[in-house]
Amino acid sequence: MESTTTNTNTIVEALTKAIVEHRLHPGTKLAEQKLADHFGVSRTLVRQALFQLSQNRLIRLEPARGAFVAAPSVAEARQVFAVRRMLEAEMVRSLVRDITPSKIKALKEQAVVEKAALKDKDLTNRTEVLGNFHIRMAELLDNDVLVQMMVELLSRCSLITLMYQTDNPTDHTSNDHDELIKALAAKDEALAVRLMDQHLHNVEANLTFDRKIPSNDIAMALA
Amino acid sequence: MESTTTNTNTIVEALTKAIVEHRLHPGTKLAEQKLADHFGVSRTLVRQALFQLSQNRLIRLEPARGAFVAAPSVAEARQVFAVRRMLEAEMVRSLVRDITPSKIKALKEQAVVEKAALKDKDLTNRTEVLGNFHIRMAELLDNDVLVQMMVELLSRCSLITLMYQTDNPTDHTSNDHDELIKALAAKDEALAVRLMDQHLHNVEANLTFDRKIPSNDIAMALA
DNA sequence: CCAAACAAATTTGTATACAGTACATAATTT
DNA sequence: AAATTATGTACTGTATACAAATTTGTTTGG
Repeated sequence: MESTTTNTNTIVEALTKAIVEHRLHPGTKLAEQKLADHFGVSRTLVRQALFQLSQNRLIRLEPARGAFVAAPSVAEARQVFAVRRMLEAEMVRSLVRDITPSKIKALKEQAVVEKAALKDKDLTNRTEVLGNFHIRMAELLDNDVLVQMMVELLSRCSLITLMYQTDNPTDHTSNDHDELIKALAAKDEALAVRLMDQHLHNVEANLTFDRKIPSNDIAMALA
Repeated sequence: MESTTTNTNTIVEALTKAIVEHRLHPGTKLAEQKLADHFGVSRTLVRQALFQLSQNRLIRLEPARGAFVAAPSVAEARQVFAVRRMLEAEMVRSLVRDITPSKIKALKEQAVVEKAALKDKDLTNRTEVLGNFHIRMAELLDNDVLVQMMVELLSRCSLITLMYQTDNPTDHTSNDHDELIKALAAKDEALAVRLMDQHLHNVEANLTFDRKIPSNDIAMALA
C-alpha cells in the first residue's frame, strides 16, 4: 500500500491532467482550501501535491501568496527545447549503436498508435501521444534515470506547447518520426542525429513566441 | 523572500550537506520527530524537507516506514553516469561552437580553484569542487534548465561517489579538465567531446561496484 | 474625488492532535 | 524449546487548530 503518496498522487495527477489539458490556464490561482474541498481531503495533502507540482515546474509557488499554474517564459521554453535537443541527439546516437529488430518494431508500433491519434480532434491528447514516441525511445535505452528526465521535460513541453501553440500548426511530427525510424534501422548515425535535431527544431518553430497568451495572470496578460 | 521554502530549505541544505559529507550514511533512517527536535521545528517542515530530498533522490521515502538516506544501486549509478556522458558531450559540442576568450578564462579560473582544493584532505570537499567545473560549463551555456539538471545529477553523483569510492583513487580529474579546456580553446570539437567522454568514463572507472556500505545514527552526524 | 490609512476577511504557514501502521517484545501454544 | 500469536511502543499519515501574512473593503483627510 502506498499510503504516503497514493492520495497525494491522485491530486497531482488530476491537477496535471487539468493543466496539460488546458482546463486550468497559466496564471490561474490554485487556492488550497478550494482544492481540499474539491478532493474531499485536508489542506495537508493538497499542499504536498502543490509542492510536488512546483518541483515539476507545472505550477509556481509564491511565498505567502499561493500556487499558480505556471506560465513558462519564452526563454524557459527555448531552454527546455535546447536541453531536449542535447539529450535526444545523444539518445539517437546510443540507439543507433545497438539497435535491434525488436527495438525497431517497438518504435514502429508506437508510430502506428501515433497515426491513429493524429485523427483525434483533441489537441492535448495529440501532443501527449506524439511525446510518447520520445519517451519510448528513452525506454529502449534501458536507463530509468534518462526516462525520468525525459518524462519531466516532456511534461514541461506540454505546458509550453499549449501556451505557445499556433492556431494552425503544420505538423510533420509523424513523418519525422517515420524517417527517424528508417535512419535508425539503417544505422545511419549522422542522418538519424540530424533528423532528430531537425525534428525538434521544427516542433519549436511551430510555436509562436510573440502571441498574446490566454492566461489568468493579469501581469502577463497586460505585459 | 521565499518564506514557504526558506525554513524548509535550511533543513534541506543541512541534510544535503550531512549526506554529501558522509556524516549520514546510506541507509540511515531519518526519523521525523528526531529531526524536528534537532532543528527546533515541527514535523510539518521536516516532512516537506524530506519530500524535497526524495525528489532529489538523496533519500528515499518508504510508505508508512519513513525516510532513509538513499543507497543508489550500481545500476542506478551507471545510469546516472550514462546520462551525464550524454548531456555533457553535447554541452561540449555547444561550448566549442561559440567559445569566447572570456569563457575560456572562466573555465581556467575554475581549474585554478580546483588545484587548490586538490590539496584539501577532505575528500568530500574535493568531489564537490571537482564537480563545480562541470556546473560551470553548464552555466556558460546560459541555460538555467540545463544548469538545474546538472546540479541534480552532480548531487546524485556525490552520493554515488562516496558510496563506491575506492580507497585510493587515481585521480586524473584536474589534468582531464586542463586538457579539455585546451581542446575547447582550440575549437577541436571531436577532441573535446572525446576528452569529456573519456573523462567521465575515468571517473566512473574509479569506483568499485562490488563493495557494500553500512548505515549509522543521525544524532551525532548532525551535531 | 482621490489617496493614504486603517480594519476586516481571506489565505497561507506552522504546530499540534489524533488515527493507523509497522516493529519489537512478551506471552502462548504446540 | 521453537514457532506463533498477542500486546505495547514508536513512528508515520492525515486532519485540524492556531498564528502570521496578504488581500480586500471601508473610512478618513486632503
